[in-house]
Amino acid sequence: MSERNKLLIIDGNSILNRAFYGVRPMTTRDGRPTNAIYGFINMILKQLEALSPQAAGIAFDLKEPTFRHKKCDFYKATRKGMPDELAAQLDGAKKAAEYLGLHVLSLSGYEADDILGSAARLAENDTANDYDCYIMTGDRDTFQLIGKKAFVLLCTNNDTVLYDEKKIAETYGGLMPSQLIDLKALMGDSSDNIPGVSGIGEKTAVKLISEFASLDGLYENYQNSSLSAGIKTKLEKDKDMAYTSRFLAEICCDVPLPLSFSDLKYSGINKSAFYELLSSYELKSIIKRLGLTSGETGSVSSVSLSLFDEVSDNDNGSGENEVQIFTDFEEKLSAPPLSDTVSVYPDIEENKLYIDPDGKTMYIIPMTDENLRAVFDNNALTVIIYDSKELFREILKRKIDSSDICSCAVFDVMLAEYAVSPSPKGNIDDILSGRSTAGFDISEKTQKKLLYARVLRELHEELKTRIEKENLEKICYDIEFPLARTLARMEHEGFLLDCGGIASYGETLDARLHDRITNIYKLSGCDFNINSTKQLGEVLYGKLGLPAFKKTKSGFSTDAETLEKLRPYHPIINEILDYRVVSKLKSTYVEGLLKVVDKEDMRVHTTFKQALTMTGRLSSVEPNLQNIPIKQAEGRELRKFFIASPGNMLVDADYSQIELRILASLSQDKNMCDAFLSGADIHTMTASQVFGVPAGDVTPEMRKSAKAVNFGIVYGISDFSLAGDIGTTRKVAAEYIEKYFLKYPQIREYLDSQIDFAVKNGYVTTLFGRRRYIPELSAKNKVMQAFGKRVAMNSPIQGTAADIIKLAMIHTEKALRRENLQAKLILQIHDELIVECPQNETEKVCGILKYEMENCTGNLLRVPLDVSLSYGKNWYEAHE
DNA sequence: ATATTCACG
DNA sequence: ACGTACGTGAATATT
Repeated sequence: MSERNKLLIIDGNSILNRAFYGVRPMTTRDGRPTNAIYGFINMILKQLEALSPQAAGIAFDLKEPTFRHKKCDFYKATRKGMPDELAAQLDGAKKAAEYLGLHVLSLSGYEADDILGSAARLAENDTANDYDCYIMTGDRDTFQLIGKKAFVLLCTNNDTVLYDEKKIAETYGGLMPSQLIDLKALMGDSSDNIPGVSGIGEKTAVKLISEFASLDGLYENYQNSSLSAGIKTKLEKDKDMAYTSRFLAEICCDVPLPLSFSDLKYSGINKSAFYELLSSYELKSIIKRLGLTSGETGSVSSVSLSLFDEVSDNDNGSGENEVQIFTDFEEKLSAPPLSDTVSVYPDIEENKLYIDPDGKTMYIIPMTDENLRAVFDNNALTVIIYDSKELFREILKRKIDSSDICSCAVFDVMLAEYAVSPSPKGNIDDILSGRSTAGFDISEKTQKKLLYARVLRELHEELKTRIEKENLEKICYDIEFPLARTLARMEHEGFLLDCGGIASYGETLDARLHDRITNIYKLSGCDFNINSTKQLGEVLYGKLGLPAFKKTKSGFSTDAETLEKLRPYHPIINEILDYRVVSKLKSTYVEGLLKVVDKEDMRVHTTFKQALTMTGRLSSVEPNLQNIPIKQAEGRELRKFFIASPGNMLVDADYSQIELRILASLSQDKNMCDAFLSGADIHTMTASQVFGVPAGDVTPEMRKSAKAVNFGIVYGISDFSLAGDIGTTRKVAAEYIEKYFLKYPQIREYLDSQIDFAVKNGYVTTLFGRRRYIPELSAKNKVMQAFGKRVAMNSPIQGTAADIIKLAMIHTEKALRRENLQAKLILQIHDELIVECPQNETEKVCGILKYEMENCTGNLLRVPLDVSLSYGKNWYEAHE
């Protein structure tokens, strides 16, 4: 078996740029910056080691204009020159590349990309030498060069991903690499200032190119196609620009440069020269890593061995036996004996289950429906797993069992880790990286996964004892573990969207957006990017000379609150504020949602992050369904497109003032508890207490202020912020707070007690024992300390509310099944649950939601919980 | 990658 | 004297 020949060709400027922004600043003792060179060398060494190429080159851009600039004056016109610290490292990087053994290439009138393209073309054509070309770069422009024998190694800061034709098809909706040129012709590229067709983004562009195959195909046929009138108009208007953009986007693959496989032959590092260079930049760690010394001459043709020198310090040889054990397993792939506790690492990509049944042996079995059932539908078994929700979703997708997901007990290591120390979890490698992996060669994929299963087993033991010791049983066993099943079902179910409705709503937004843009350009007297806060600031505070009230780190603030103050000064402000509202709706919601609907069922399937927030709340991503607009009438319209499927109904259940009720209960404040027990309106009651008037005499303004105070208390109030919130002076705000605490004295005592507890113990807890550690309290910085105090006051409240609704979700789902209803829980928004059900189940579902949500805490609280219900055919109607 | 802005509870 | 509510995610521009 002979390995194929390889040519490594590197995009020098791109890699250097990545290195510069990715590596923290470093300098030599006399102050010369070296971070980019350092990162640059490390990245290249890594690829040289991984590939062992027979030929290698590196291409750099020159400063002179290229044939693209000559044809188009706006090409890369918005590009800034490189920062001085980077420019100062350019020559050093080129030298380093040379001494690394790379052939350094540049050509006047062409860009580095064109040289890469020509090298790739060479690989495709040079049948005599028959080699593969690997393009190493940090940007995606070169994807168009990918072919049967040309690949892209895309380097981001942490890792490198190989792109071939298959990967491109997966990433770009089935397109071939060469079609990416036409794609860019339509969608443009802001970083190169390639305009494309205005109003067409990636989504539409992919659709058009896959439908019409090419830009030419599109322009020949679009008039008679079924495309919307809006898109046709846009295409017609910018036809010339589309073709100009295509010209700019296409990489030239036949530069006039003598390139051949033998010319680029790689013959290793020039040791002595490289040593001198590294010394002059004081990059000792690289010298050490390569084992270079001052006296050496000649070259190293392979860097693979020496690269592991640093790691080998940790390897005291003790791990070798275990590595051998692992390699044995792959051979005996029978079904494992299922003892009472097994740890499992499911690899959904490869369709395999890695199982450790006893801490001694390990098995890899195919993830068939049968095997899944054998392991997970086994009520005698406890399964240790990391991120059980993902596996539950996979089982639901396969429709293995319609009634229940599985009968085994589950110990989810991710959730247990989160309960024990609530900082973001989700990547199993993070857990592994903290473990003793010395001696394991985890670069082998299979061994790594076997190691996961083994480590999960060990972690289970540790976590079990910590859970007991820290009283986290309720959080883990009663809340988080069972909740993972419920969340998996909710994600699987999804929320039905009226995509046509959203799209036409988007078009009305487009028209309005166009109007605003025209007016803004007219009123300011110039065209600029309104989305750029920097450019907007220059126009408002520079050109138009408006008063600047607020600063940000890097300039003057242009947020809505600031602009609001500027409204009387200039008519442009109105337009900008409206532009902001509309463009937010268009890009985040209209385009954002359409981007993620599942074309199979027209539903959006969010992913709930169950191990992320510091307080115990869930978060929702791709899409985030927890921030769909409601406060403003215009945005609220969007909720009309979140619909029940035909014959179904949406039922929406909200806790009213759950956080204040929790505060009342935890503090046992007599007055506030009485208020809730009597069923009165809490904000009116507070207003009456704070302003000293009978409840009947409370004005709407008084109630509004009282409401703000109530909210503020929950957040760990300050007079300054309260004043800002309700628009009064700091002094008046301070008086409100003072009066508030006079009327609700136990609340002050309670909040203070939480701070004391946190200072003493380093953490606070919720009603159910969930912890949040607060290291900020021991910080020297006073601002940090103040933040820590607010966290100590807020987290038990927000966290208890999170615990309660989680419990309610588990109970609600159980009740819906018990009653044999088809109703499905589909969404949670912190204090709100949404169920979709057949219309005839509506009444029963309302009853279940109200009962389970109000009673899930048993007698743990001193005040009642109150849930308000409503229902409708869409979310707008269902949320009164 | 970080900053700014703005959507939600 | 100083900076200010708690908890999130997405889009966009800039470094």
